[in-house]
Amino acid sequence: MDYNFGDIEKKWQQYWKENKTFKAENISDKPKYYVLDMFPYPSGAGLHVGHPLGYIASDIYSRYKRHKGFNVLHPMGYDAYGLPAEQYAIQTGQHPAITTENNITRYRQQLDKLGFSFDWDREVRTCNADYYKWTQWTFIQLFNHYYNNKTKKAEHINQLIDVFCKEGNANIDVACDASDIFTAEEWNNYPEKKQQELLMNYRIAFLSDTQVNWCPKLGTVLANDEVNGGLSVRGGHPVERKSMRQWSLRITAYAERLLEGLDALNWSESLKEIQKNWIGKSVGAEVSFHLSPKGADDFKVLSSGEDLGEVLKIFTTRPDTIFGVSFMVLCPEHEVINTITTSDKKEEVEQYLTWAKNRSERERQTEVNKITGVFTGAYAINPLTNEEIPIWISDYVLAGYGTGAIMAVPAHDSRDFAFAKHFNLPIPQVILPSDEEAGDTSTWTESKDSKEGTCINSGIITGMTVKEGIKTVIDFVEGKGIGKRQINFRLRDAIFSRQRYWGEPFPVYYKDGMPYMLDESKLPLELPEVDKYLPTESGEPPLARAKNWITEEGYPLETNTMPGFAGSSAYYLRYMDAKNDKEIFSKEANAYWENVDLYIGGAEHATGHLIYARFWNKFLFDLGLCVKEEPFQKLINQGMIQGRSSFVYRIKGTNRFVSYGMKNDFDVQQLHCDVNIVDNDILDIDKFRDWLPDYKEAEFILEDGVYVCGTEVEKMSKSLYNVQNPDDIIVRYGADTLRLYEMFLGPLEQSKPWDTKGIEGVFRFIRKFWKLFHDENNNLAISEEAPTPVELKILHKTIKKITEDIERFSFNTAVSSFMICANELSEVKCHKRAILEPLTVLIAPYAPHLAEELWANLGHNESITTANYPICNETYLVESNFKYPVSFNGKMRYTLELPIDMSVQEIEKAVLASPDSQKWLEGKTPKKVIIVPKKIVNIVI
RNA sequence: GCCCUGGUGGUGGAAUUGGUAGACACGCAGGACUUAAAAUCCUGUGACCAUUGCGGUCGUGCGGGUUCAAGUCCCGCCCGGGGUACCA
Repeated sequence: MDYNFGDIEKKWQQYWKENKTFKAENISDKPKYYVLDMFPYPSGAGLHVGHPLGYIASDIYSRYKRHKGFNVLHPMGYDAYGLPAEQYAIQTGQHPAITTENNITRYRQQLDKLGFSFDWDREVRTCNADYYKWTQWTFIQLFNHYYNNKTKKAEHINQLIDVFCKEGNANIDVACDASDIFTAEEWNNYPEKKQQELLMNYRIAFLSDTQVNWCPKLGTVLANDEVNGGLSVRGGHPVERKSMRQWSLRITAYAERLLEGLDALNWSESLKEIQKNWIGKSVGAEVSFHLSPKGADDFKVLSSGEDLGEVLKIFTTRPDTIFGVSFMVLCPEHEVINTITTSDKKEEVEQYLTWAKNRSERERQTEVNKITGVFTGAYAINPLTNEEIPIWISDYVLAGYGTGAIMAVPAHDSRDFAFAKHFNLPIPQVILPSDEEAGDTSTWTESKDSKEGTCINSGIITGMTVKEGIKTVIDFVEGKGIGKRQINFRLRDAIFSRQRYWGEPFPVYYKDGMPYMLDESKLPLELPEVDKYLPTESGEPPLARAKNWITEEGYPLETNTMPGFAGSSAYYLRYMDAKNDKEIFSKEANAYWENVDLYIGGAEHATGHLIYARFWNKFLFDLGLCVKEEPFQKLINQGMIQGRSSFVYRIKGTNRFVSYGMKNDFDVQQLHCDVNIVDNDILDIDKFRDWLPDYKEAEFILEDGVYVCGTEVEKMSKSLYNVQNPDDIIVRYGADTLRLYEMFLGPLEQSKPWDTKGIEGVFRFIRKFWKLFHDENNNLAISEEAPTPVELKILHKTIKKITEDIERFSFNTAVSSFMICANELSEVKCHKRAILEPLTVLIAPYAPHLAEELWANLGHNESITTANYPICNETYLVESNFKYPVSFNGKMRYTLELPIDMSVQEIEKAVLASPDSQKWLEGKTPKKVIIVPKKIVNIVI
């Protein structure tokens, strides 16, 4: 073999390892550049060809930046806690630490074979105590801080306690759960337990009874981003709502900053959009509706004169539609229901509540069209019309958002409309779009969600625009003290407890039922051994099985563990100073590396990791620990590499398989077939017979002497037999070819099916490149001759193009440009050092092993990594002529080569004088001649 | 439903600011070398018409528009991919 990639790649991987070629120093005169790949979870299946796509891109960019004189931080590590290892432990009894270790070893081998330039000295693993010590430490800080809305940052809880001691909580503006007002005197007289309970309403990490997503199958609680459509994202198991005492993080305190911060980030619009929607800011008003005595035979609240429940608060984004309110709706969980329901409706309401409660979350979400509800018998008074409106209950109103109660405006809200239609409630129109006339709403088939228009039938705001109406109504209710401007977010606080074994233990113990933090000196609190990885018989999490799971003083330790995002929310900061055992990272290291300049990973983390990490970073920023408020300045989402499945067609009830082209002539069953025994859609019949015992005796009906398989693009997955793993490709073509090919497939951000069809072309190119340095007998043959202008032009044109392409992350076109360059140099038979040496540096980020080998062969003793990136000299690119495309009425007809410095007048003369033009003009005089120098000529006839 | 994306040859894709559509690669066809094959090299390859040569017509999901000029900009649709879903 002319180009022996096997030996070459092994040799240089060894060299990089021994020489720590890619070690990044924390002290440097060079400018820094931080390139990060999203934290991988080391799964048992190892890497498939889809995983390295982003790693290759980030590696190319890292190597490029090193050539450009940057001190590059390019680390790698493992998000090692996770469900699969624990599920495996439950099934087999093998400790998840062993499974994880094995998986990591396999991952590392695969990564090494790809020739990545990681600084492995900085590797972190979330399950290592020296790493999770700092996860626990951060949790303690989260517990010890609250969020001050006035200063817009996290502050130490002691500052809040000071305020409570001096003036109580009447005048504070802080992020908290609803809590009663108390005076300084009351506070000072509360017993410690009561004080701790109250403080829990303010801490950023807090314990509370919340409605959680409980997944019985996984035996744990899940965060909102881990649930989709009522099913767990991992495993697809049903999830139900349940009230449980859990740790949460008050991420909602940061909602506004998480939203605002997006603007300055260099992320794709779609990703920002996903985060914006997830945060879900709504601006509107909270308005109080008084209850009416109407219909209340034994109306408790009013008859007893109690204050409680006398008003119902609603949240609306459209206060201008308040004159169109014809009823109110409460969520089934609303606390006032018992109080207001009239005796004649009691039974009906209770029936409904029982039904709603037993309805699964999945049913509720999938049966959106099913309209259900019940009338309470009670009425409220519209504060602007003084009309009495019925109060209903329905589960289309959610307990977790706003106040759990709405004013229904059926004419202008689709859900209210459907509800009103179903229960035959009035539908008054109050907004009129500018080009319409008021209609009879009883003939409407859907609501008009008029976001613009004029208010009609609307008392004091009749005739106003929507915008004016909103402002006027808010001012009115604020003036009367029955409402206020209000902003709501869809974002929920992040539930932080998991009833699992394989996660970070909380640094928490309980005294008198109240949680306390361990002293920092006691960290890390190491994960204990357990006899089984299952919950206890009484339903407690696995850690409750651990012996002596108590503090030195004998207090019980927390038995929940932290969720996956705990360990991955600050790993990028830890890389800056991964071995520091005194602090999470040093101020100096953080001041130098600041934040991630380029982050590459999948878009599936948009509502999980990427929000949590931003929140976590902002918190550490508030504490003055890190210098940048945002963790990831630029982010690229690499597209997914899908699998391309192969199919065989078995004639039903037989063991005969019919080729793709004839399958319609038989009654066949389509079966997945391992893509690794199919080449160019042609099945290797012998391998197929050996593949599964069932197929040992298989017979085939061929077309043109071969068995052709059908194909389909699907997710790459073991169960679909379409997984391509990088190791096989590397054995066959080498890592450099794989690297180039993955880039050549298409734009980084685009999803595409994996198909090895084109890999031969890339392999040919690499060998062609190699041959530029060698003669027919594979001996090194470098000429020291001076390059010709043609050769210089090829080189500098390529330098320019490759540099432009890499700067805009267009790796696929860069590979094409290398191919063009190699083709052109082969054509002129160029073997000159002056051309090939810069070219080797240029290709080094893409095909590093090849480049190192050629670089050494060119006589260099140091790694090519230290070489400067070549710079384009434009003087070699100057042309004397330009070949003008000449168009007639916009249609290109012929080209004409003219001197580049020719004036517009001269060009026109030359073009019109050309015989080709005479032919197209057919004797007519052109109406107009458009000439864009060095671009185009267009003649309008 | 709403939001974000994308739609270009047989295939992956290129065209960066409105200026020669289809670079580069695969595949396919033909040829050279070879006893043969592999490898390598050369030629052709959007469709249709014409073919003796010159050529011509159409063509970037569909229908309109702006412009000397539109894959690119504007308006209205269709289809695929992703996100989200009673968020008031």
